[in-house]
Amino acid sequence: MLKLTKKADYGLMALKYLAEHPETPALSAKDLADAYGIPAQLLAKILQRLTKTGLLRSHAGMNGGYALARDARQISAYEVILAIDGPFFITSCTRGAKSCELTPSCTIKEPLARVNDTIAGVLKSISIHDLADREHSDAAPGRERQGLVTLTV
Amino acid sequence: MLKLTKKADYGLMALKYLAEHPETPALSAKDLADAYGIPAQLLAKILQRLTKTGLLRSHAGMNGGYALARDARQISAYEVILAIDGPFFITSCTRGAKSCELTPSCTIKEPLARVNDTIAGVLKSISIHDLADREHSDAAPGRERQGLVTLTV
DNA sequence: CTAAATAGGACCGTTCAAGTCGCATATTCG
DNA sequence: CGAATATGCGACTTGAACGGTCCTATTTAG
Repeated sequence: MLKLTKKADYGLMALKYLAEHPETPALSAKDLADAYGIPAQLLAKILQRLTKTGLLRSHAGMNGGYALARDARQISAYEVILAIDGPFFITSCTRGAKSCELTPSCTIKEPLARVNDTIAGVLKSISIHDLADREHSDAAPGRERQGLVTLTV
Repeated sequence: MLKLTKKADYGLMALKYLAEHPETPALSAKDLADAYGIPAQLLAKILQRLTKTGLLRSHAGMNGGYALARDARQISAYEVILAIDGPFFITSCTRGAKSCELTPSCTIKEPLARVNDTIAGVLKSISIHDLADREHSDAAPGRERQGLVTLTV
């Protein structure tokens, strides 16, 4: 079905929320979970993962919690998804594996690998800041609503 | 993980194979399955589905089998995937559903819906013919290897 | 010390992809 | 006609992965 896992969704939502509240020093997993009605324990583990991969900074103890490790503009949706779901490939037989188990057969992979790269490219070019920024979601008032990205496949 | 199902892969492979053998009036599910080492019964059901959605023409009985219902150039990867896997959406909370169960919360969906549209756009612009045609896979000899698509997100 | 956090392992239930089996129907050929 | 070859279709099994919970250990502010 070509969809993101809920965990990745949750992770993106949490980072977006953090990006929208830069004033607070740190938000706990519970705070973030409550903000979106997400199971707290589940989100906690997601946040822990994001911390291990260096996208978040954590602080234990009272008044602890999580904060973005970098500027929201410097964190791409790609990184988040990768950290949570692991590497994704659109085709079963990836370009990584020398070749398909289905011997030379799968000549389909090359064209689809390009699609894969495209998707990755799009996700890499979208930052957490873009998610938080309303300018992109709703049509921008003054300036022309231009695309975030333009790419060639 | 954002990946295609094997069924969709199989379907694409089968269509590609058919596109590469336009001389034969029809190829049976078994023929196609053997060509790629795919479980025949499984491929059969996939082909049946593609037939129901009008991408293939089928013919029962001896010397029967499947053939492309249209020119390979007129069948997009998108149609194939849609027929096999059903509509896909990158986010759990799609734009289709009025709104997230997670109430207004999921403001993430709009930007990601755009990513979703991008992917759909790429897949729509890739035809079975493109998959079969080596020109696209390996760098084209004479002409510049240009992209299949250019789009803006 | 205690309450609020993170950190992380073990575990479980449900769903879904992948594949199999069996049977009905159509069609060609000897 | 009748056998062989196909499609068409539904039911079933199995295995993995996702989503989620629980429990425990550790850190840390007040």
